[in-house]
Amino acid sequence: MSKASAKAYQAIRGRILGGEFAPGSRLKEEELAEVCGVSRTPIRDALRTLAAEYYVTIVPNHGTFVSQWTVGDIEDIFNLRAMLEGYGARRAAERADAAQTAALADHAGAIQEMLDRSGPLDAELFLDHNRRFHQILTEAAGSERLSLMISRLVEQPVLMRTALSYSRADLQRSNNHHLEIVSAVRAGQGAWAESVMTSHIMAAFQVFKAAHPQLVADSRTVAVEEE
Amino acid sequence: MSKASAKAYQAIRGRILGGEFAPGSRLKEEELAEVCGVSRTPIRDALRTLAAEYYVTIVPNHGTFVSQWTVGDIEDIFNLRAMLEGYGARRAAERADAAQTAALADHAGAIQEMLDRSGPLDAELFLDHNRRFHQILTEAAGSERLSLMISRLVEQPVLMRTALSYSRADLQRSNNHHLEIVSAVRAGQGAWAESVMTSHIMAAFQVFKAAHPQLVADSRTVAVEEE
DNA sequence: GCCCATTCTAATGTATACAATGCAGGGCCC
DNA sequence: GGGCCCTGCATTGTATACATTAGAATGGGC
Repeated sequence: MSKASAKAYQAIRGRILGGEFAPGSRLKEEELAEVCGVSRTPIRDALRTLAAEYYVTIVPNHGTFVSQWTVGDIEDIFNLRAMLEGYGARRAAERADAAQTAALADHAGAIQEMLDRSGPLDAELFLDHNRRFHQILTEAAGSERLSLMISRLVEQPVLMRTALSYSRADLQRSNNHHLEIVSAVRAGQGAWAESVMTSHIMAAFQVFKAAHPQLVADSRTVAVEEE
Repeated sequence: MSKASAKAYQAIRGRILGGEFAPGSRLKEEELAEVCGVSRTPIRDALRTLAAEYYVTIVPNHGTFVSQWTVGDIEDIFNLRAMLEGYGARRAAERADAAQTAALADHAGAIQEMLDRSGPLDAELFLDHNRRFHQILTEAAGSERLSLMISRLVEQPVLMRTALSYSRADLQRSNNHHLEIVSAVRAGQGAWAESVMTSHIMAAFQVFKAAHPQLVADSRTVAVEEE
């Protein structure tokens, strides 16, 4: 995306994630244009992109609305991720090259080192290694479509930064999964990799639920700022 | 989408499906505008939508290109469909209401009647019932995101009209799946519905491969006009 | 007093003009 | 003579003005 479009995209997305634009609220193009300091054209561009990523819903001739998230939606997203990333892991195990395998091992190893050191760990650094690990694995799957579908799912507000609510034990289990996936990829065992990845995402869902107990009980709309 | 955007979308999509715009070729906005009889603005709109549906790839500041399809991509799409529609069927079985269940039974029944009558069958009518069946099932799954993901996948050139290459026996097996899914939905057995749906898509892939033997042997790019 | 039609308005959809970008070709300097 | 820069063109990106649409408010009729 080009300058103005990218600027608008970042600004709008940031405000949705920050809760400034509440779920269900209407986004008026002219207001956004003023806020972002660009004209309506790149705004419309950015909104189309955000719609592709499920952030907003565009109703023709009516307007653009910030997507609402129910508990069911969140469970849905984790299930979809479990399937798609599981499938990606299987394909990756069947076709990853040496460089990709080495990179995977590097990131898992780096996370392990962080865990082995005592004291508080750098959450941002952890998130970065984690992101890269999943990204390389997805790339190794060698499917443009799959990469797109997954990236459109995982960048969701309700999912990002989930790792911040992990306990030390949760983090260790999470990285055990990473390490096991590396083994599966090295062995070229697709089914193994898929299975571990599915566990990995399911475990993440469990942690998420534990961190948001009120979400399990009722089924009201989830405000993004709860993240 | 509104008039001009929809017109442009239909026109471009039709030309891609018809092979007039070859895979890999560059689409220039001004030419498209002339062809479609609208200005560049709705053209850009349509291209963004087509990009979300994987028809085209937009490279910022360089242009828009018709997506290329390799054999691996096609296998990929069938696998993704099998997973996503399988998951949808499971959810549908767990939550479909009486009206949806009845509608599913109606469409499967209508197809069965067509098959029971001798003589050639109306391919378009068959495709329509089939489409509606899958659509209702997806709706019954009650997940906006899932519906979107599936619809972005199944409308692909290489998948559409695959049913036209079905033999009578293939069609019967296909509808046996439909009927069995209805039973699973009636019984509220999610796992059963998922399993049958997975079979359903896998069988479709098999028929597709049989109808396109040259695709299995090599791995060259698939020209859309081969459809 | 209620309901329907009509008008009015605010927002989105579309067209066009202008700006910036990337690439290709040719000329200039080394 | 080869490499580099610089200019020109083709194309996409952006801004703004105009058209169209959907909803709301108001007025009239029943």
